[in-house]
Amino acid sequence: MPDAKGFAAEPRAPEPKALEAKGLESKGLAPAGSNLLFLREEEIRLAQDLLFFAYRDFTNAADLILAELGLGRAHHRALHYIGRNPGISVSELLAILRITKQSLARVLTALVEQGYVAQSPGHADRRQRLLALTQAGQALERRLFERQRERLAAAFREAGGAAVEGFRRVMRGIMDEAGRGYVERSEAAVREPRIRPS
Amino acid sequence: MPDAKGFAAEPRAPEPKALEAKGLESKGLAPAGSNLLFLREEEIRLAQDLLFFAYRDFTNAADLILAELGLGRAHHRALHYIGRNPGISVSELLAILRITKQSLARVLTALVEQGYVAQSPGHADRRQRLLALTQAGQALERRLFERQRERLAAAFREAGGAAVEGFRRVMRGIMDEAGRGYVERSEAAVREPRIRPS
DNA sequence: CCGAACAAGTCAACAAGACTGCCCTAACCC
DNA sequence: GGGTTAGGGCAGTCTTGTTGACTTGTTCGG
Repeated sequence: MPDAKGFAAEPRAPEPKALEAKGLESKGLAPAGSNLLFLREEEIRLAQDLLFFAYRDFTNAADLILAELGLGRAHHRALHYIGRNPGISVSELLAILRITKQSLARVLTALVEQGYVAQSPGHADRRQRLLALTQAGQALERRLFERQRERLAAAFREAGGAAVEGFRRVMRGIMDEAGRGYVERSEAAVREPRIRPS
Repeated sequence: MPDAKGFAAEPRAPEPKALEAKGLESKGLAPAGSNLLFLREEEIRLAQDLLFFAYRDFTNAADLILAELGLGRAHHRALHYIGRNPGISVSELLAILRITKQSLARVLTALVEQGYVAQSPGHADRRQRLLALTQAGQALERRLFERQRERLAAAFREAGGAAVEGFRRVMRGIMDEAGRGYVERSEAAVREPRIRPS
């Protein structure tokens, strides 16, 4: 097996892959001035790389624990959003995750069987099965959370508060309307931490 | 099918899911002062949401075109990194994508058969098959790129240059060493655009 | 109060994309 | 010449997504 360690190790310096700017001249280096604010192609392509690497390594962080328990990322996502929205209905969860009923059912069945998630009939509408984490579910979700927290906290610390605010603004802009609405409710809590509990 | 439009529509306002802060008091609201810089738990959880939604919607942007051609996201990733590193070897590409040989082989075989990627034996080491996009491959990659560009450019425009710089700093911090090294070479080009081509 | 609409669960079947383990060929290099 | 490396290939598995059709309760409007 190729050792897989070193794609970034070698600076790829002396012979940088022909370095061709052939074909697509459209990157264009801008009409002379207009440095900042101008969205050059390379800036966008870099962002593609950033999203790919950051998301991959971020999700990887919890995989060890999940693998031990025979669970997958889909289970983690469900745990996360149930934990964040205790008492959420199945269809609300489906709308957040944007997967089909069957995809969720498989995951949810496993989580309920293993005692991580509890279902209770809805108060107003008894057709609903409201979902919440059990004690075990909260404990597991916390273990998983801690792994990802380490990564994010380190990145936030290095980057500084202003950068984090910029990160949030850009990420909000990338996602579509629905997600933006969901996330805005959480963002309010972060921005104005004066709503302390009792 | 549940209409899937509205998970963000209802403000979930009047009865916010029992709102339990039970069990895990560790979110702790901080020792009185220390507002900025302090990494509160909610800040991290919000970032989890941002990563999930932004990455999902970002990748979705190109799916329509891919589906028409019977290709998947794995093909897109390969096209992207071959386009960005013309003449890359198979093992270098494997190290970037961090998938197994077989996973890449399936995707690569399809791309070569359909005329999007060309292979040529390595100059120094003839065991290598150096990869590059054909004309058709460049055209397809560009179509896919444009879709994602729209999203990212809009987000960057709304957020402003400073936010974009913060976004990059945070994303770089989230990914691990290997990816950081790879990305740094691209970042140099973005930050100092004075290396204009001839 | 009845029938349509809805929430949720279920079955069967399928596809993409990742994985493992093993083996092969050709080329490189000591 | 022999061990290592680059790449390819085969066989089988797993997770997570998909579709479509059907059932069982429950709600709600006419």
